[in-house]
Amino acid sequence: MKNLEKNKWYSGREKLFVAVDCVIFGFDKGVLKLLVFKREVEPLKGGWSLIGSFIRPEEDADGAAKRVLKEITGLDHIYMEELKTYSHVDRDPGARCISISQYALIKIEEYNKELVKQNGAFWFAVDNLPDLVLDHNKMVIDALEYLQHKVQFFPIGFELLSNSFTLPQLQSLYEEIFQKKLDSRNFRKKILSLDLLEKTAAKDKSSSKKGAYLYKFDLKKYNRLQENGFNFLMLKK
Amino acid sequence: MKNLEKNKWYSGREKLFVAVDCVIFGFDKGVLKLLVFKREVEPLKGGWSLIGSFIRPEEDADGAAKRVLKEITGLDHIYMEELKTYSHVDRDPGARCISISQYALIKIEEYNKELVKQNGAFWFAVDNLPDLVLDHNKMVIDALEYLQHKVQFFPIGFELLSNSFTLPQLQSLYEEIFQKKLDSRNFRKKILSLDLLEKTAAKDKSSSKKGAYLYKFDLKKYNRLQENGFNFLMLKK
DNA sequence: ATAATAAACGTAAAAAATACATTTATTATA
DNA sequence: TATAATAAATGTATTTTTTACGTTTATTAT
Repeated sequence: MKNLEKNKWYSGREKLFVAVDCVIFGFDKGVLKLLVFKREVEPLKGGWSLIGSFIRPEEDADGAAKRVLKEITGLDHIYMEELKTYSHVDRDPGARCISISQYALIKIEEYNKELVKQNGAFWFAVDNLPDLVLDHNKMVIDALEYLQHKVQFFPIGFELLSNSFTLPQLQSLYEEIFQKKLDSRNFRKKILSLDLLEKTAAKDKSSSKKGAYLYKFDLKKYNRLQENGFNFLMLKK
Repeated sequence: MKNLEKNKWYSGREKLFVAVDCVIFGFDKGVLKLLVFKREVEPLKGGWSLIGSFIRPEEDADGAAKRVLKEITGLDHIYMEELKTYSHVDRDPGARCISISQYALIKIEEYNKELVKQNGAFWFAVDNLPDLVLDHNKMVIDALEYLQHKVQFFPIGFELLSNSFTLPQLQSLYEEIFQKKLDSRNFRKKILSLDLLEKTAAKDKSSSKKGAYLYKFDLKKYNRLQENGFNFLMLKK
């Protein structure tokens, strides 16, 4: 509290960068993927990297992340949450730089493929990621761990699926996140008992002759449940 | 990704501060308390404030928080976790300043009372806090919400108690955090079934004639449980 | 010896999680 | 047009966990 003058260091004579880095998840036909790109600036130019940016004067961390997401995917209104900061003194060999990681869940069929290409970005399966620059691999590991936890208590899995989806699709999403097979009878029972989903008359026949009914996430019901303090627990089996 | 030159702004010509602010919880005879102090620098000098500091060149966010905690309480090895960043452009009228909040759980009988006094710090009951400067009240609200969630899945409540504690004390801690009375029979059953506590032969007679047995948190057992993927769920009643 | 006080304890009922197998709707093809 | 193939949809019995609830016990002060 006392020696504030010591901190004059940060008053402009030295360089301190603050950035955001986005861990962008997508779910593509049963596979959890991550959007990464080829870094365009030194140091480590050409290395695989998360998508990030320095925070600009006129924006906060959230704003910076939204801007980056928009620039790279063309999407607004993405589900996004701050994860944590990475501030090791020498995490970046180029400069003292603190990074705030954010994870984002996007509906993979909605992003702008042209933009992604233009930006040199690619989707990699999460369990087949290349080495990333700096501490970005650690960011991904942390994000995955957090996602696994979060998804058990909050219905955010839907953010990775189209507006309507089948129960088998939803189940395969959880199986992918948890890296674990689930029993379809118990899964359906549990998920439907939460009274969050609305069954539609339409069927998706892309993966079976019989076709599977499409469901929609019912935000109103969800909000009602939240008010009463609600746990979105997942099954053990 | 492109217009990186726009970010030259942060290369030293303008001022950007990065700080940590600590939400320090203590548990004092059934009451959850927070350590706050009188701000010593402009702007808002004299206002009640969380305890914080700018991050110094040679330390990361975690290091800064540990340093602050040490300065103010005299304690090392405090349970501490980063919460989130507060980066609104005009959150601080004095300068552009991003703050990383950390919450800390301390054993309230262990802190250095002399130091705390010297630093102008005081303990307030969480439900009777004064208005704090900047967005510090929001930080406290966020920290409390997080604590409520966290404490249901991780055995961190112990960090707020002495090394040995009675079950009634532990129960009252959870009751205070959840703002909710719990049934002592169910509480004991649940907490003991987790096989995390070690009963000692000693009794604490400070609050009853009969006295209550003292227990200790068994870290080894806890670690064993963690490996097998374990949920520290709390009761509904 | 008695009263007062908080600690400790057990059990029955209800709810939730788990394990497990068959039927159904549809399309392709024989 | 009957049959085979395929994934979707469904039910139930068992086990585990959670919940509700009242009495006994150890100790101190009177």
